[in-house]
Amino acid sequence: MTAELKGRPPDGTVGFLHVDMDAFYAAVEVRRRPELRGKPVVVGGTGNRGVVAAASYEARVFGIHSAMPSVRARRLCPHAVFLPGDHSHYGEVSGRVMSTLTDVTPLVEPLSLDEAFLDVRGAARLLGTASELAGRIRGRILDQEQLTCSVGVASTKFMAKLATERAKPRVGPSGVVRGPGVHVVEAGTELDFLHPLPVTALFGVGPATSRRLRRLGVETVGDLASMPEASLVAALGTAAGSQLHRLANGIDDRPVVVDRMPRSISHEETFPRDLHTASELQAEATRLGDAVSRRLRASSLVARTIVLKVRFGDFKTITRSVTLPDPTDSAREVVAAARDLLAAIDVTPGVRLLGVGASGLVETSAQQLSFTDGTETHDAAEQVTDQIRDRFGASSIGPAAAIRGDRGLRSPLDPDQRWGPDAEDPQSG
DNA sequence: TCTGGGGTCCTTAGTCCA
DNA sequence: TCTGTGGACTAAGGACCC
Repeated sequence: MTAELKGRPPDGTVGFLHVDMDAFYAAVEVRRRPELRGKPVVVGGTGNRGVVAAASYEARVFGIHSAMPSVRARRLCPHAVFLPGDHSHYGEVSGRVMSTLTDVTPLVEPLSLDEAFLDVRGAARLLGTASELAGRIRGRILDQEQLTCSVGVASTKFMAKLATERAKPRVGPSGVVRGPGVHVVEAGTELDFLHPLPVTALFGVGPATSRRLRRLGVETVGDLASMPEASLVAALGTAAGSQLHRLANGIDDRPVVVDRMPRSISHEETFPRDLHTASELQAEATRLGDAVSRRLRASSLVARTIVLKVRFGDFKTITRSVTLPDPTDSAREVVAAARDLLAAIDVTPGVRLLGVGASGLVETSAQQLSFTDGTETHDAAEQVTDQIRDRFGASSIGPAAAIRGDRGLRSPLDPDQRWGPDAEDPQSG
């Protein structure tokens, strides 16, 4: 069941926390291998086509940051320790951290494996002020996991998230500088805190939006706040324009939402070399579609729409989708839809990345029963397949059509690739 | 120079239908 | 019967986040 539980919108009380683990994946790896402490550690990007998933602060001193192409990271710091990601392990650690947070309040909204919002206005009345709770949370996570985190405290979610940046360790000219760990934006000081920041600090302002804003003469959040909302809407569209206008003026009435239902589930993979033949790609589509359907069943969800994503060698990316007459979690149907979509695309220029996704999700219990399709035998077979995988691992069994002559059933395209559909415990949210 | 993987949300355009 | 309109839905792509 994924019934949503929502906190109240902000009421001006400084009662929202944003908890962010410091260099999470890298820190988890260092904890596993203490001999790495103090060294530049980079997680992800072990292949030639990868990017950095996380970098320790010692690696950041060399200019390495997440999302940087691994080739470049290796050039910047050849002696750094490059490690493949171990997503299932990070997921376990994250689960324990989240459970520590829910000991403080049930109103916890995980944003990713290493970040969460908390609404502690109720808890603060019983257990201490929000900033005292922030300090206690840091101490408890350090005790239990030997990992550090930074916490922002404010009267709204987005202000708390900005505050976290002030709490974090920094890289200075002489190396890593420890941060304060907790930063509080006191009530009434929000705009003083907010307005000097660059517009790119705001959630939703990336390279494209900041370029457009710069053309309007907007550099800081304060510049943005002084613009009429209508001008922003004209420049950026209705949703983005009015949202940014509100954020720039410190207005954010989004509550903390617990147990958000996922909107889509997908798997995609960049191949170590471009694939040019339909048969190789059909096998990959089968494998990815099978993995997506497996996750649908594991989450008790069915999907109405199947999406195929293709990135060509020149990085041009297209998506093709189909909406099914009835929502499904069947591997047979997901794979068939993906293969049909792929068959209509000319892949001879060479395909760099292939992805299969499912959207338009509804809970299985809410699915209308179909009396016409006679898929019971397939469904039973898929349930048995899931049980075998639960017991013997994700690669122990799979559709025959996913076998590519050169690689067998499992297709570890990058020998270091341990994320993605073949991982033992795909990310759940 | 080289650009992962898993997501969310928004915009635009086309189609269908009342 | 024809035309216009607006909403719902679908498809594709873009921007952004971690």
